[in-house]
Amino acid sequence: MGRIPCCEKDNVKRGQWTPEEDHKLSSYIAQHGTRNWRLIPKNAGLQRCGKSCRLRWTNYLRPDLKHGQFSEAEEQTIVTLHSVLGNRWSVIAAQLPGRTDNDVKNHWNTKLKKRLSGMGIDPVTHKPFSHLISEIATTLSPPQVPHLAEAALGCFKDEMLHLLTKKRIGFQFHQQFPNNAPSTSHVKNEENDTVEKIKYGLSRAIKGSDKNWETNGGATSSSFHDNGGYSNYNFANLLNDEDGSPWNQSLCSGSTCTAGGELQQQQQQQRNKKTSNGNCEDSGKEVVTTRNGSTTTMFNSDCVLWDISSDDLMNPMV
DNA sequence: AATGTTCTCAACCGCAGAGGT
DNA sequence: TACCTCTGCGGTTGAGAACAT
Repeated sequence: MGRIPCCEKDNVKRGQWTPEEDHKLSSYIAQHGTRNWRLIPKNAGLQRCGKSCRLRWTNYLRPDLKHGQFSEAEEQTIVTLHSVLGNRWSVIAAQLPGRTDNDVKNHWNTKLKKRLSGMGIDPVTHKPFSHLISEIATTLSPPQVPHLAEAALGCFKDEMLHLLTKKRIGFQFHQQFPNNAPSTSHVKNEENDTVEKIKYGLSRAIKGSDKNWETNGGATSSSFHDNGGYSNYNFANLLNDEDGSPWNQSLCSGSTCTAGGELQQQQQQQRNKKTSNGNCEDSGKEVVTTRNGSTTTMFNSDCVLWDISSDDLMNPMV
C-alpha cells in the first residue's frame, strides 16, 4: 500500500500553463489564499494537480517574484552561500528576495557551475582541482601516487575535455617536453592525445602536492571578487608548481580565508609583470595577445598545456 | 537556408518531514 | 503510537530557443 497520489493523474492536464490557466489560478488565490492546494485546482476550475498549481504559483505567478537576469551581486551571494551550504537551494533563495529555489538551482546548474569548472574550481567543494588532487595525494602512500593522475582523470576529464575541445584550443609545444611527457607528433586521435596531456598536467600538479598549500590560512573557499577574483585565476596556474597554490595565496577571500584584496592585487601584478619582449619573467610562461586583443598565457617547456585567455575565464565555454 | 547540437528553464517526480487525528 | 495528508525540497526531464556548422 503506497500513499495515494496527490491527484487522479488521468484527469489532469500536464505541461506548459496557458495564460488562461494562470489567470484562473491567480484570481482564485487572490481571493482565497493558498490554503489546501489539493482543493485549489478543483475550486478554481483547473484541470491540474494541486502540486502543479503550487509549483506554478511559487515559481512563477507570485507577485513578489523577480524575473530576468541574475545580477553580479546575486551570483556572488549564490556562490558564497553554496560554498557553505551546498545544494540547500531554498535556504540560498531565501537570501535573494524575489528569487525561488528553482531559479537559483537552474542558474547554478546552467551557468555558475560551469563557470567555476571552467576556472579549474570544483563546484562541489569550491576548491581548485589541483588542491583536491594534492589532498588526495597526501592520503595515499607513495606507491599509489603514480596512479593518482589516472584516478583524478576520471573525475575531471570531462570538464577539461569540454573546456579544451569546445574552445578548439590548439596545443602549442614551443619546446621539448621532458622525458615522460606525451608525444605530440601524431594527432590522429585528438581526444586521446588530449587525455594524455591532461594526465600529464595532473601528474605535474601532483608533483607539487608536497608543497605546503596551507600557507595562507588553511582551507579554501570561493567567491567572486570585485576586482576580478575568479576571473584572474589562470587555469594554467594549476600546473605552476613554482609558487604554490595561487588560490590559497591570492584568490581566497571567502569565509575561511584571510587573504586580503591588496595582497591579491599585488600578486596579480607580479604575475602580470612583463619583460620588454612581452614575455613573463616567470620561466616557462609567455604572454601573447590573442584573437580579440586580450592576453593569453601560454606555457611552454614542461608546462605547455593550456591556452586560456582571461576572457575565456570570464565567459567560459558555455 | 537547413540541419544538428547545445542551452535554458518551466515543470515534473519522488522523498522526507511536519502536523493533524 | 501509528497512520494519513499536506507541504516543501532537491534532482531530473524535456520542449523550445539559441547557436554552430
